[in-house]
Amino acid sequence: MSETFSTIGQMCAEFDVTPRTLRFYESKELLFPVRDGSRRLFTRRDRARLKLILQGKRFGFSLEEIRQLLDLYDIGDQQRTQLARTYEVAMERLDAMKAQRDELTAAIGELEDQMQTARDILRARGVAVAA
Amino acid sequence: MSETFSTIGQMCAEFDVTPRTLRFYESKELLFPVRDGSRRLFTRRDRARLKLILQGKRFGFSLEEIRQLLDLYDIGDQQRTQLARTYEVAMERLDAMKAQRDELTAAIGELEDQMQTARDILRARGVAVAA
DNA sequence: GTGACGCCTTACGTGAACGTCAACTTGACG
DNA sequence: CGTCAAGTTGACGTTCACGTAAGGCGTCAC
Repeated sequence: MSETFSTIGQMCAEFDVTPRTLRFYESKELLFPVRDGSRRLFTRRDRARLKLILQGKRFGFSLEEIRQLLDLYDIGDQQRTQLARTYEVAMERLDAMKAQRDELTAAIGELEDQMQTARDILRARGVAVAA
Repeated sequence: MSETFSTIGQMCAEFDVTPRTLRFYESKELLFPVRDGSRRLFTRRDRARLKLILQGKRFGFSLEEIRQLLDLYDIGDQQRTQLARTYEVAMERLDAMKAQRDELTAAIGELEDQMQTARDILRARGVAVAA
């Protein structure tokens, strides 16, 4: 019950990324593993951040955008920083995400229409297709 | 009523992209402008495709993924090609889009929670924040 | 005819996000 | 003691999606 620290290898296995990726994220200040001599030890906090990083990437956010977003999740840690500014950034990002979701929903609908047309054509040609 | 062809400059103004971008998309076979001598003339079809390209980009799809998707919208044009295969590709892409939408929806919810927490903290410090 | 545009091709440059390779420690094991 | 796996730091290479000159052609206004 003290598996709180992970080596780079464990992290790679857990999240399916390469060591290079984790070192790269550290260099870009997205992760902050502590050191045991020269070796990196990733904390629970790093794991939480990495999860969010990978999620953000799937939404098309750049690492720099993700880095800004991540700061919001450290609010408990921030004491005297520019919290209000971070809040504003997050608000903008949230709006962008909602807009993206709406667009995506619309695009899904359009694509579904196209696929209905495609199904009709294929069936008219005698080709069996899945629903 | 024959504004069906556009020059590269008109396209750039209409879609807020650079000439380089349109030439690049042509080189990657995403667009197929006809030629008037050496000059490109973009058709209604190219405009429709470009709109989809730009939309796809906002969803984080690569140009290669978008190129595959675009084929589906040309189904009327395809006569003897591998339509069934294209249909399958589109089906996978559609599933990916739905998964992405679901993830995005979840992420929006989580971020909203975080921002609620942030609001509480800011207000406790006497900082006024928007809803 | 001579600019000034607008367009063309060719080709090298760039930033993001890593991949890859070399050379070196360091701890565990037989 | 050797060596082997797992880690380290550079440093250069790669892919994607264009940016950015450099130089040439056609045509329209003056």
